[in-house]
Amino acid sequence: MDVDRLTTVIEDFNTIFIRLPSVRKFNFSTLSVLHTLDRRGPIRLTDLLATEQLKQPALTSLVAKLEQDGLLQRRPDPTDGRASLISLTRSGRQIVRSRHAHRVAKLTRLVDQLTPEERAVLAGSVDVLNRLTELAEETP
Amino acid sequence: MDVDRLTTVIEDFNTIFIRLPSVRKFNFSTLSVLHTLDRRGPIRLTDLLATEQLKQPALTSLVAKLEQDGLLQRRPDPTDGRASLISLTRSGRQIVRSRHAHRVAKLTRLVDQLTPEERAVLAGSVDVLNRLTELAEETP
DNA sequence: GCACTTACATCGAAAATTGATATAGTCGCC
DNA sequence: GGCGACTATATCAATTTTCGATGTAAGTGC
Repeated sequence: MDVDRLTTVIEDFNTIFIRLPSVRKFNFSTLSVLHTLDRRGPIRLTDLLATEQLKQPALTSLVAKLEQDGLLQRRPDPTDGRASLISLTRSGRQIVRSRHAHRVAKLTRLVDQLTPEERAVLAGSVDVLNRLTELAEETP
Repeated sequence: MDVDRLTTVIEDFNTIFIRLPSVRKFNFSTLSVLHTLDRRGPIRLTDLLATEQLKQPALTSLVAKLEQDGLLQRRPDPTDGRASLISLTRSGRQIVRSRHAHRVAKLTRLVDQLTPEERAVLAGSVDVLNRLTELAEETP
């Protein structure tokens, strides 16, 4: 099992997977925040901070801007008066879904060109890839 | 073959694959430029522009800064007096390699926790993933 | 050798990000 | 039930990044 080569292949695959012909121009920080909110549901700013590569003031101002733009909403945390819970609005979720849909379309076009055997291999790897992600979340 | 789920799994995997505990603080644009230069060798600014999500003036100033910092070098293009060929210096390549090494180490720690069967599936998928990347480069 | 295009640079303004610091709520303890 | 330490988020000024508009100089076609 050549992990070095696996790493290289994923790195290279990502250069085509991540970049999308984007309708609206969001920077990387914004897209990452929207994605995290979509997965992690209502979350406090501090917890969101842990997954994003931003300092707290930058995240505060980004969240404020996205709230202005109606992509997310903040509700007071009922269990902690200092905090608020941030979650996507319908419109924010729409953006994440739309980007996802574009990726699915792009990937479908590629997968269609694979042989049936290759497709089977790829399909079989989905659970393993998912397992890797789970392990990463558990592993310190 | 559920491409939708494949897409989701890769998106989620990437949240742990991309982010690294970085020694030096480079932003996403910088890392992307360094990575592209490492793969695509000496390249003109305009061609580099195609893969990066920046406008030309931003890339010009980023390249100028990275040249100052000794991470890349510019040599005149012998075949075109207007252009110059940009390539990584040893020091620039060092950064890309170091980040790659961190990913390999991180991924190794995860792969070690898989069963032999899971590892075999993953190893088998490397070529297919690579094929997908090639197809993406060919596909318009 | 003259218009036209292409490759890159320059410049001022707008946006994003940061470090330092402030504010305000919470918790443990007596 | 109030004091001190801690935590969550906000604010502010300075820096960095990015952009749009435009310039310059080298190549290209006729």
